[in-house]
Amino acid sequence: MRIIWTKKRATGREIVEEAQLSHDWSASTIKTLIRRLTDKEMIAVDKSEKVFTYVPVVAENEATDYNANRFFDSVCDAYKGTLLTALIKDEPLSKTDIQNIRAILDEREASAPDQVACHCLHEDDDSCAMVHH
Amino acid sequence: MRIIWTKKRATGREIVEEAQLSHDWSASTIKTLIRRLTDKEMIAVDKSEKVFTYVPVVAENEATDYNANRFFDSVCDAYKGTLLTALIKDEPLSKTDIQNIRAILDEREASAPDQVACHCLHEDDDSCAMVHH
DNA sequence: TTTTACTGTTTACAAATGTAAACCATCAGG
DNA sequence: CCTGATGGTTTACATTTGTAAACAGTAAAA
Repeated sequence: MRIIWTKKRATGREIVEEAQLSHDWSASTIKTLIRRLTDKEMIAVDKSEKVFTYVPVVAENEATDYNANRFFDSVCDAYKGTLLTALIKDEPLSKTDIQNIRAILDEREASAPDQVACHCLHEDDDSCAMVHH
Repeated sequence: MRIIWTKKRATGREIVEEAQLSHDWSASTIKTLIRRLTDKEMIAVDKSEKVFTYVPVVAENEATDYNANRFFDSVCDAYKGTLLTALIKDEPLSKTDIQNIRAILDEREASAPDQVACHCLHEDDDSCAMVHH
């Protein structure tokens, strides 16, 4: 949805055109989305020109980090490793990324546990299906 | 929400009790949630006993993988590496996870690009804020 | 057996979201 | 000056979500 402008700044028309390249939405629909995002103060409107431009209020990386953390909070601790392994396998990475990640792994290895405990429930339940390493 | 039973199978009362440990919800609210999940066929009801038990229809790992992929699809390619690096840094990992990840990194390194291109827009826009390595 | 707990089902209602038509202002053409 | 395109604002309506009270069936307690 909002990914399109989180990138930079764009006029209404630019947003509509770009959005329609990937979604089968009417212009009205997109305008509504823009309005709701401004209402929610996720984007701001620059009305200094006759044709308005919209700029992001929250930076993409901040929003992304936030959502990523919220998502991981919803995942069973015991499964996070497996999940991250799969992501590392499939998502695009640059050489630098790989280097950085390796450095972190090296740092963490010493203190890493053999098994990560699941904390899904309150009365810690060892029979969690996710603890299968 | 549904994390609680994705774990295994539980009776209504168990779900309500467990849910109330982490959320300030009334029993009614939780029952509604259960109903909506069954409507949506994410959990199934075993009515063979007088007290029903609820079992997951979709496995937690499948749902989690699915959501993780959907989330990553919404992230700028050029930022995925940074994001994964941060996650690797903060999320719990076992020694085995670390080993596995390292193995994958080794495999990928040769073919990894120096820079990952952003594909947020259609007319590829090089000025994407996320391309900052 | 009458009452009381439990447990599950219905109904309720506001807010958010998905989707879009209708409307209004204004500037460029005719 | 009237007209139409273009961009922005209002209104609209169905569905989903958040939150929960009210109700009904039944088994246990009194």
